[in-house]
Amino acid sequence: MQDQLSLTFSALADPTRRAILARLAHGEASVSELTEPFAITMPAISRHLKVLEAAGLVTRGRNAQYRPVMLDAAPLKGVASWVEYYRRFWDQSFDRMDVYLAELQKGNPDDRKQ
Amino acid sequence: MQDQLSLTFSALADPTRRAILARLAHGEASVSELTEPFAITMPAISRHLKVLEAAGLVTRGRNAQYRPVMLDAAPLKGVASWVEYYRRFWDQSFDRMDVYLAELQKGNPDDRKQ
DNA sequence: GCTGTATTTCACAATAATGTTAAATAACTG
DNA sequence: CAGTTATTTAACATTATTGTGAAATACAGC
Repeated sequence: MQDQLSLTFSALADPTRRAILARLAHGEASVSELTEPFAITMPAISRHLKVLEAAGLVTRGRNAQYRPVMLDAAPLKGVASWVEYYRRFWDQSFDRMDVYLAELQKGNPDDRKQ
Repeated sequence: MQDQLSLTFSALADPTRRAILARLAHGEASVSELTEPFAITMPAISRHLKVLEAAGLVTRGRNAQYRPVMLDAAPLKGVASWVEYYRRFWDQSFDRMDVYLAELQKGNPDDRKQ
């Protein structure tokens, strides 16, 4: 595991970590708050956070004895563009392929970004 | 690792497996053909294929002594819709948030599918 | 049936991932 | 500074992952 994309996919491969990200979508949280919904101990969550941080998916702050965790979705751009390449393979109707390409051509610039 | 999404992300976390998928985007291939570009042995590739198959990302056929491998991108729908939820967090311009939501509201139905 | 080609399974080794409990560190609070 | 709260690190156990070489299986063709 070395490249950014592998690091990202690997971090996302765990349901606990995805749940943490989902929680952080509602705003930053402390480690205790993130631990609360799960049946595992705080050190385990702490290590999940380390994995997420290494993947660049969260950043940490400091607020007194708290270490607030915030979402950083930037690495997901890479995932989105990786998966976008394969969209044509699950759009079952080949007739829509040209529509899709046209969409991509003139559409929302964000779709192509990165 | 149990749920489909974890299975999919986990399968995608390896660069060799992603390279295999990229190769299969050009059409089905035999195990030998898939092994050729890599510095690892065929048994190793065979196991990567097993991982991809368990994730539903490839299907296998039989053609004489060959076991052709084909791409099945269906599980990537789940990845696309999972990541789509987080798009708003990497679209740096908050001004575009309403545009994005409007897009989602009226836009291509495929964007919301699954 | 024997031989060659393609692929998988076996037995094994090395390393990574995930969780636990106990101890250490950081910072607030009186 | 002593005590309390929040979090991380250490030491360890368990299980997964990934790779190897050797043997087994599947099929084709003579």
